[in-house]
Amino acid sequence: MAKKEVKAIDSSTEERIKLAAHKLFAQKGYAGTKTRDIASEAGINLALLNYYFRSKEKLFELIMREHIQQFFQGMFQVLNDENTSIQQKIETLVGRYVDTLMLQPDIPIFVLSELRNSPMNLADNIQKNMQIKNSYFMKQIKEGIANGTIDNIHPVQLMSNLISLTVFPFIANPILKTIHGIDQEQFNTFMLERKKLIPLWIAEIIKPKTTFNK
Amino acid sequence: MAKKEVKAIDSSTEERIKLAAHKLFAQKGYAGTKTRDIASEAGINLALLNYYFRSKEKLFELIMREHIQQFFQGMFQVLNDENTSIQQKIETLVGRYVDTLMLQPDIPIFVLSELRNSPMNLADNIQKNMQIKNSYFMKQIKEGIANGTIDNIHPVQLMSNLISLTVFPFIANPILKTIHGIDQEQFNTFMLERKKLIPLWIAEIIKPKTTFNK
DNA sequence: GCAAACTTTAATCACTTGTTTAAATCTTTT
DNA sequence: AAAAGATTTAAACAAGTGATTAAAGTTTGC
Repeated sequence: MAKKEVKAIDSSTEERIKLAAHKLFAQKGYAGTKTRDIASEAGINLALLNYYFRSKEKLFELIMREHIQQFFQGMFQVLNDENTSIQQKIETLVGRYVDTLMLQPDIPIFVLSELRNSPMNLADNIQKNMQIKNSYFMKQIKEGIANGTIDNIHPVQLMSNLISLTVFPFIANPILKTIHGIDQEQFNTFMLERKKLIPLWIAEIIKPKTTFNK
Repeated sequence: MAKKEVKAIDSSTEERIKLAAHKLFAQKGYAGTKTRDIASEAGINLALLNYYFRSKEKLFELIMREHIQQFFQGMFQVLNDENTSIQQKIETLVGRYVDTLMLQPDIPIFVLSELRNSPMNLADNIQKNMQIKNSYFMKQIKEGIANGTIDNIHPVQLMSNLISLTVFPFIANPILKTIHGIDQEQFNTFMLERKKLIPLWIAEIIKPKTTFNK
C-alpha cells in the first residue's frame, strides 16, 4: 500500500543521515567529524549510520562524489552550449557559481582540502564529468584566437582565471573580512558586485591588443 | 658556559618536533594529525611533545601563527615601499607568492581551512601584521584613480584579484592537474608562466577605458 | 492475522588518541 | 665527584571513536 511514500523522501532516515553528514563533513572535514556527531545531528541512533552506509568512509565517499558532481555538472552544460557566445558562457558560469557558493560557502575548501590526501581516486569521477579540454567553449576560444577576435591566451590559463576570480574569495572569506574589516553582509554585496565585474575583467584580459608603440 | 648553543638550533629536539608538526599539520590538518605521527616523524618519544609544548593544541597554535606571519609579512613590506610603482609592487607580490608556494604548496589550503573553525582568534594576529587598508599601495591606487591614470576600481576588488589569480591555482592543484591531464612538472611551468602573465592581466584590468562607441 | 523482511535501539567491543606519571639518563653546577 | 637540574624513556590511564551484536519494534506480502 505504499506506506513508505507517505514519508517525504527528504525526511527518510537515510536522507537525514546524508544531510547531517553533508553538513558536518563540509564544516569540519573528514577527520574532524565524528560518527556520533553525525548521528546526533541527524537525530538517529549511531548504529543506523553503519546500517545504511556500512562505514564512515563509505558515507564520506558518497557525499564527496555528490559534491564534486554538483560542483562540476553545471559547468559541463554551460561550456557545451552551442548557442551562446564566449562572453555569455563566462557570465553564466560566474553567475551560477557566485549564487551557489553564497548559499554553500564551505564546499570548495572542503572538497579541495579533502582531495589533497584522500586515498580514493576521484580523478576518474572528475574525468568523466568534465571534458573541458574538448568542450565547445574551448573550441570557441581557439577559433577566436585564430580569427584574431580574442588575444592569444592559453585556454587553461583563461579557465583558471575564471574559476580563481570567482571561487577564491569564498575560500579566503575569513581573511578578507578581517583584513578589510567587513561583515558577512558586506561580503555578500562584494561578491554580487564581482558577479558583474569578473566577466568585464575577463573581457579585458582576452581583448586583442593592438601593439603599436605609443 | 653556553653549552646549549653547541647544538645547532635546527637539530634541537624542540625544533625537530616543530618541523615535524609543521609538515604534518599542513598536510593533514589539525584533526587529521595524531600526536604519535608527529613524534614518529620527529623521531622522538611521544611524551616529549607534551614536555616541550604542553599540548597538541598549543603546538598547533604556535605553528599556525608562524604560518600566518610568514604568509603575510612579505606583503606588508612590498605594499609599503614608497619607492616602487603600482606595477612594480604587483610584479613583486606575484613573484614572491609563486616562488614561495611552489616550495610549500600546502600552506594556503591548510591555513584557510583551519581558520574556518579554529576557536582561537587569529583575527588579532592578522590585523597586526596587515594594515593593507592604510598601506602606501592603497594610497597609490586611490591617487591613480583620481588622476585618471588607472580605471575606477575598488581597491579591495583589485587586491582580491591579485591574490585569487596567484594563490588559487595552488589550492585547486589536484583538480587542475586532473582536468587538464598535466603532471606536477607541467603545473610548475604553468605557474611560472602565470608569474609573468598575472601582472599583465592586472594591468589590463586597471587600465583606464576610453569609452567612445566603436 | 502472521511470518518474513526491514528498521531501530541499547549495549558493548576493540582500538585509537591525548596526556600523564614515575623512573632513567644525561648535563650542568658546585 | 656529588647534588641539582634538564631531558628522555617506557608504561599506563582515561576518554573518545568506529564498528558490531543481539534483541526489540515496525512494516510488508500473503
